[in-house]
Amino acid sequence: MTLKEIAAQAGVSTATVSYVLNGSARVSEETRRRIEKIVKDTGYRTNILAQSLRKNRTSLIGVVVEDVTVWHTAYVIDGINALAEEKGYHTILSNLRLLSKIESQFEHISKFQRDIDKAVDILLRMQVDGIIYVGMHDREIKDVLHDIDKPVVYCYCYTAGEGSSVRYSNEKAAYQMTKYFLERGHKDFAVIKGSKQSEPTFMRMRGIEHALREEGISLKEKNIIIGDWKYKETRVQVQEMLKRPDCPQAFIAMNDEMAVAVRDAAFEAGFRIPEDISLSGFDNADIVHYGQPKITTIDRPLHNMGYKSMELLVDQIENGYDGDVNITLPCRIVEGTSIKVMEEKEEQ
Amino acid sequence: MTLKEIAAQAGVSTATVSYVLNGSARVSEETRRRIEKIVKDTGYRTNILAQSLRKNRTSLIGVVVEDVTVWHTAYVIDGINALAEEKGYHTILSNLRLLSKIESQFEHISKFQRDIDKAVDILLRMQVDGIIYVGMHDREIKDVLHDIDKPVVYCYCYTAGEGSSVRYSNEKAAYQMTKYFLERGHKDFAVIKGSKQSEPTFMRMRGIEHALREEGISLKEKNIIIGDWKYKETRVQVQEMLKRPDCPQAFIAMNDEMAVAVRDAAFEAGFRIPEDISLSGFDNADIVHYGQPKITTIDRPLHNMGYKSMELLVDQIENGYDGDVNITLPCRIVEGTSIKVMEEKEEQ
DNA sequence: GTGAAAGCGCTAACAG
DNA sequence: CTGTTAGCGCTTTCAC
Repeated sequence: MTLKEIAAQAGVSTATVSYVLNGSARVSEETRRRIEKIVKDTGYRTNILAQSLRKNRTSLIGVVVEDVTVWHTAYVIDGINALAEEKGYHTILSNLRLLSKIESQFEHISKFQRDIDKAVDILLRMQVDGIIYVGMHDREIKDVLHDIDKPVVYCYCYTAGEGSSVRYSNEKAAYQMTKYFLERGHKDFAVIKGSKQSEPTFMRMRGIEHALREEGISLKEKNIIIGDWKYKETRVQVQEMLKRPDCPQAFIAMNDEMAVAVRDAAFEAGFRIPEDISLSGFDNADIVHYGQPKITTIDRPLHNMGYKSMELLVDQIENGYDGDVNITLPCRIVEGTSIKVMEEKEEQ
Repeated sequence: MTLKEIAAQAGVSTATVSYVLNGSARVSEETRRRIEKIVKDTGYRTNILAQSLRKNRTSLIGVVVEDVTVWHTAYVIDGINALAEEKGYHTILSNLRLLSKIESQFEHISKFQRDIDKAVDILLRMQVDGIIYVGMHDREIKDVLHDIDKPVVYCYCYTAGEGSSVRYSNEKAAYQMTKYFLERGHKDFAVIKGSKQSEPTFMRMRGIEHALREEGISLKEKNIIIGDWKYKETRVQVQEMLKRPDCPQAFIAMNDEMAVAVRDAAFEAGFRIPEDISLSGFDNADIVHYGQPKITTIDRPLHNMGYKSMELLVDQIENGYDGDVNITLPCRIVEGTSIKVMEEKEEQ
């Protein structure tokens, strides 16, 4: 069923049908009724392809994700969808599937960039109105998206060059968490870092050190463990640390998986949490919701990051480019019961 | 840059350009070269909208998901994408976001069906070649997709009426797991069920009972706990059960969250796993990978379900409808160290 | 109020 | 081998 056929059945021109469908011109009550009835009866559906071709506007947004199976991605997509629904946009998802690809072959950048180019090329051929690029790690991306004359927003990553972006602040979040410990009287810290090269590791470390410096506390080198984001590596090293007579008392882990490892190692060694050892995680992953005690952690604004990204993009599509906008959203501490309130604090 | 402009620059007709772009007709080596050079130099990109409009075929697949944030969804999407990439299709994602919607308002079916209809309507307007519907719970769906003259495949759910579907077998998986216990000499079972009305609960129970019946073992009513899929409910009830003198020894939990609850309750009560109590989970969720001992669980073929769904759909798109196909994929036991091998078994 | 007609960018007979 | 031409389904001036 096409608009033309509707017109024929109603005995009017295609223009008239188009007018009533879009309300783009005055049509007599009578003909409008007649046309609307036919539209309803026949179950006619506009061909958006034809419409978009003619209007040179698709209301389609290309969403390039580095990997859907990295769990934060789904929440970001959800946020994107939420605003898309409100604004009448639709998303076409391009999943680079980098997680499995990178594992199986080590040409990190080269093949990688090809995939991105190809994905973007196809989206552009589909005439998307704009593109959102969702990273799998929070990091700087050396302009992966080039020669695109459409609005682009980076989410869960950012670029040194051009392009708007939406992210959260690793540094601030870590600072916040460390403050949380300090306010409760903690002084003797251990930090479980992620992998050495990673940007989040670096930025979170900065936040921690910043907060400690403000209180005149310095972090001892031997109290820093590189857990590489993983359970096993962390557990083994923490076991060793707990044997030391000068073992620290407040553990800041840079993700929840490592925090759980600390908890397990502590129990194994006969320490109680939070009585003997205090502990925090990062990410608000599922795992912190099980086991005792609940680990205090950081919740990243995933949904909102997607939402804001889409907001930026839509604004640029509808109102034109007006300079890059870089948004950093705040994180939130999710309180568990893994951090003790020290008596000494009150006495000071 | 349009095909017409390319033609003008090359001094040929649009037809010729189209021929070289699609290889749809013989073109002299010389003009081909000339055209290809211009295409490359100008960075020309086909307008897929126009192309699809003309060909009446988009290579676009509509993927309707009940909720992206339900974690299995991402893996199913990943599987869909994998085949899509191979076959040259693209997916447009429609996220119903049912999880949050259902929680905030209780008009379960009514508003719900409206959302689906709207989502499908839009996909159809976009001229997708077919639709995959991805459920958030494995269950029967009372034909939510009607009046669609395009191929449809249900994934992670199925319909009593028409429509192809791809799922896994709850019953077989539970049977398999129970067999696994039996083969290791276990006889005294407890079952932690999911919520009462749920179909997976029902089917998994059938699988368990089937396996037990084969060995002439009957499950005592008082050894069945309704954990409602949740940690807390389960933990409390298991604590009670463990106090009984006739407390069972092999615990089959219908999901991993409840299995973790059993583990925690057991440790708390001074039982060792697997020495005193054996335990299995279901779903292969992240959480089973932490803590000790690793819980033996069931891995669902999520990626493959997406992949197969797409395979069915593409087949129907390219070769026409040839009856509904309903595929049930097998699950896989992921061995942890939570199930003891009983001595008695050897003696028998 | 309504219609005729041009055209969005592309493909595919059909001719030559 | 290459060009002419007629649309795919829709919107939108510009007339009347």
